[in-house]
Parts: sequence; C-alpha cells; structure tokens
Amino acid sequence: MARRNTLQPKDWIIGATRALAAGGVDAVSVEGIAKQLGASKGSFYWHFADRPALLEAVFDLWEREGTADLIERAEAVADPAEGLRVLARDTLDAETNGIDVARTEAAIRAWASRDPAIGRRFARIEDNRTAFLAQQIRALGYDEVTALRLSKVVHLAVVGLFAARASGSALAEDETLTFMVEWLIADAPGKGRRK
Amino acid sequence: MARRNTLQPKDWIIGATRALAAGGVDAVSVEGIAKQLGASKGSFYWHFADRPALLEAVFDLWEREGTADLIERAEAVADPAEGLRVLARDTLDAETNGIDVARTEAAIRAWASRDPAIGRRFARIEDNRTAFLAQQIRALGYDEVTALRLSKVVHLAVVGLFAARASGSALAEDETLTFMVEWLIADAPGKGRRK
DNA sequence: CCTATTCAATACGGTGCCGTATGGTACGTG
DNA sequence: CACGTACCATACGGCACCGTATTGAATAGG
Repeated sequence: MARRNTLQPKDWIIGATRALAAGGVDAVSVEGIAKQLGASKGSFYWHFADRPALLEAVFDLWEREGTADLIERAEAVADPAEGLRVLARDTLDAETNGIDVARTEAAIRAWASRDPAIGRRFARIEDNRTAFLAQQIRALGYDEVTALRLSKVVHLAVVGLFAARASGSALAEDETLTFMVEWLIADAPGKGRRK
Repeated sequence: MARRNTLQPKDWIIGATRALAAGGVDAVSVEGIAKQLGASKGSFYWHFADRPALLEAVFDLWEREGTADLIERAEAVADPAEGLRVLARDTLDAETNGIDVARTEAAIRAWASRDPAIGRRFARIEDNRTAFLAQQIRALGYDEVTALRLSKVVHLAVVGLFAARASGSALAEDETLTFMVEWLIADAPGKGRRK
C-alpha cells in the first residue's frame, strides 16, 4: 500500500454511482467516468474486467453502505419507537459519498426492474427492509396483520418519497415521513405513548 | 383518410411508449422501434421531425390518457368517498394500449428527473393530482391541514406503488392501496362512515 | 543502476444509434 | 394512361461507446 496518488477501484465505483444517480444505468459509461475523473480507459481496464464488473461493484457498495448499515444502526436501538425514528432520520439523510441518496435509490430500482440478476438481489434487500419495518411496528404493539399492512404502506411511501425527491417534486418533504412515523407511534395500541 | 394499412403517427407513439416502459427513455430508439414495428427509419422521419418530437408526442399522449382522464372520471362522482374508490380502481388498472401503467409511470418520472422541460410539465401534473386528492379528502370531513398531509402520504404511497410494481416487487399489491383508501374513508371525522 | 511490476495514456476496430439523402412504389386525379 | 403526392426502404456520414493492444512512466527491490 505504497502508492497513494494513484486511482483506486473505489474512485471508479463512486464516479460510477454518481453517474448512475444522475442519469440512470445507461449513463454509466467507462469513457464518461474517465473524463469526469481526469483519467482514461487504460486506467479503468486495469482495475476492472469490464463494465458489468464495475456495475456489480456499484451495487455491492450501495448494498453495504446504503442499506445494511441503516438497519444495523436502527437495530441497535432497544426502544422500537426510537428505532423507527432513527431509521427515518437515516433514511432522510440526503447523501453518502457526496451522492444524492434519493436519486441513487430511484436509479437502482429502475435498474433492478430491467436487469433480472439485479432485480433478484434488490428484491431480497427490499424484503429485509420491510421485514424489519414490520417487526418494529409489531413491537410497538400492533397485531400481526395490521403491522404487516402498515409496514407495506410505510415502505411504499418511502419508495415514493425517494422517487418523488429524485424528480425534484415539492411533495417530497421530510415532514411527510416523520408525520407518518409519529402517527404510527402515537396510535400504537400497546402503551398510549404521546409525544 | 383513404389509406388504412399504412403506418400512423400513433403507431410510432405507442411503440415508443412500449419501449419507454420497458427500458426507460434511453431505450426509445428510432431504429429499435422501426424493427419492432416491421418498418424502417424512412417511415419514421416521414411522420416525425426527429426523436425529440416523438418523445414529446409520447408525453402528450400519456398526459391525456394516463392522467387527465383519471381525474375527470373521478370528478364526475359526487360522493367523495366513492370518487376516491373510483380513482383508486382506475389507478390500479394494469394497462392502457396494452402497455403496463406502472412501468410507464415510473419511466416517465425517471425521465422527468433528467429532462428539465419534462420535469416542469410533470411537476404540474403531479400538482393537479395531489390538489385533487387533497380536495377529495377534505370533502370527507378532514380539516385543511390534515387533508393536505394525508394527501401527500397517499400520493407518495401511490408513487411508491408504481415504482415497486415496475420493479416486480411483491409488496405492490392492490390491497395496500385499497386498505389506505378504506381507512381514510372509515376514519373521516365528518360522517362516521363504515363499510 | 538495472529490471520487473504496477498503473495509465493512446490508438484501433467494432457496434448501435441519429439524421439526411436519395431512390422507389402505390394510389388518387385529370 | 400519365403524373403528382404520400409513404417507405436503403445507403451513408457522423458520433459515442465498448473492449483490446500497445506503448510509456514511475517505483520497488536486488
């Protein structure tokens, strides 16, 4: 690990993610990122086999930093109400690695809807998310079936929030999500919790 | 209007919409649609000036058939509860012109997030939708500010429903939306309506 | 100081797409 | 039947991109 002013794979991955967020998966071009990075293709093909390999690395990084980490942080909180708040706060965090989270999320979902392999991986991640959501809501005191329904509603709203935010919609304010979460907590049957 | 077995502009528009729904705006290629239509570029450039003109026509058609019509039909219903049900039912209708509505909607939103002109038109349409939603919810008996909040939640959930459905997610069942709508109606302060 | 290894630039062939140019066919009308 | 017009196919130049091949610089280690 001597060299330091040399380009690392992660630089390419981040550049690719930036391009992905900005223009969708079709906009992730080796030559484009190279220019935008002040390098050339020669460098890229040293670090990666080909374009698909880069895309896979993009997905891997996003899966770790944009998904798994969120749930881990929220899981660490004992109180389910507070866990949901933490999750909401993290979800609303605008960027990671200087890249817009909502646009990335939306672009990756669109990508998943076209590439079957990515689609399968994405579906698994989504299942994890809603399972965790349902579990937290269940822990608030809701019964099983209601918790499941509510988790779906909340999840769809979050998906919509990302999509709307990516398209610059004025509807996508933080307040809409926090309103939902606080309502969920306040209306929980278990303990008559009020803010 | 003599010729009938000849290609009409609308054929190209529908083909383009199909391509848009399947692969996003970048997948709308003149040569691709031509092949998929059994024609050649010569035909296309007879009916349209260029690719942007085709895309504009795609957006126009979608705006009329996929948006304005919905609100009109729901507006025709006097009872706000029934109007919401009609809107939900129409929204969940799987296809128009043989094209998947959810994928089209998702693709157009992604398109709007990249093309500023489309973005502005799309934002106006979205405003109309939520304004109508808020008005209906208000008519159920909710107060102004709550109706506004709820309309945003419902709208985001619908956006999420489309996005999730486009990516083939199992979470995107009709039931989740109808559950929300029925809950809205049942919990309305005005009349204690129950199904 | 010499050399092997790491990293990167340039040049090239191949492909898919856009838009134009040019030519061809079929039909309505005189 | 001649002819103009509506409609369409083919061929072409240009561009952006992928992936490979080749060459070059910079550094570590003997």
